[in-house]
Amino acid sequence: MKPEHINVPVLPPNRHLDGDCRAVASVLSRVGDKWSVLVIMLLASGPRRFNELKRMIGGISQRMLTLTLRGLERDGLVTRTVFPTIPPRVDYELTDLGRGLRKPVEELGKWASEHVPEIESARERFDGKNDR
Amino acid sequence: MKPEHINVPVLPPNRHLDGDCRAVASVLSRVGDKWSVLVIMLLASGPRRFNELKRMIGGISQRMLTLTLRGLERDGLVTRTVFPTIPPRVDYELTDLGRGLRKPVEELGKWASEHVPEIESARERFDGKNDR
DNA sequence: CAGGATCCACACGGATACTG
DNA sequence: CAGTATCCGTGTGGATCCTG
Repeated sequence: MKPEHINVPVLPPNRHLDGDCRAVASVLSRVGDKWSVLVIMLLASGPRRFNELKRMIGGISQRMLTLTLRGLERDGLVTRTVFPTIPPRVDYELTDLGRGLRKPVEELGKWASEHVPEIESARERFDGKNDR
Repeated sequence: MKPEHINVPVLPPNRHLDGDCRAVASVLSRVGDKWSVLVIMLLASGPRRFNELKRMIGGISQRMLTLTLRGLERDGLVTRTVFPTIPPRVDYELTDLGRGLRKPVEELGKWASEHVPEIESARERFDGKNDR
């Protein structure tokens, strides 16, 4: 019953690379999927309900939101709390582990937003040279 | 002729999220693919040749190495220098932009290697609960 | 040596319909 | 409301063969 979407690619054994590289790759493939970071950053401001997240993200299907949240929950980054009310209510919240991840992700985000222009112009130069 | 592998998912317009989130997502999907980080970290120690990288990584096909390097080159993170000798020789090297990315990636890597045990035990707990 | 070209499998992700 | 189930297209990545 393992969610389909959580398979962190297990790299083949390779003594040329130390374990750290694999750890990085593993975390990045969790965090680097299409939605996880957005969810993490949205949960940074406090617990959220399912449809609340769905509305905030806007472009996500409930299937993908479910899978993303399951993946994060499985990795211990997010908790899922069910209130047995009618209608049902489920809160998602970052764990301490998840909150710890926030900082390095934001670092990367800072770097990203500072360098998007450079990257985009690099892309245009590259594409201009290669399909014309 | 754009490489197939560089399509950063363009999220649908959404005024609930600021541009930073998208930038993060964009960079993460570049850096979060299966091989980019490993290549970046290997290039951190200096320029490398194609097959040298291939050997160091070990589990990668030349197809994927090519696509990964093209993607990084397209984004201006890596330079590709061809020496017109026989046999041919091509060096890949981080650009200043690429070297700048090294730091935040290593931050994330540090976080990763520090927390793999927690994550893995969280996974085991989760899987234990759900398929039994 | 450094790739380009092809073929193929499967994982990822979207849309829709249904449920407790 | 918060999901689950199903169907289905596409993207991602591996293997193999070929070339300047």
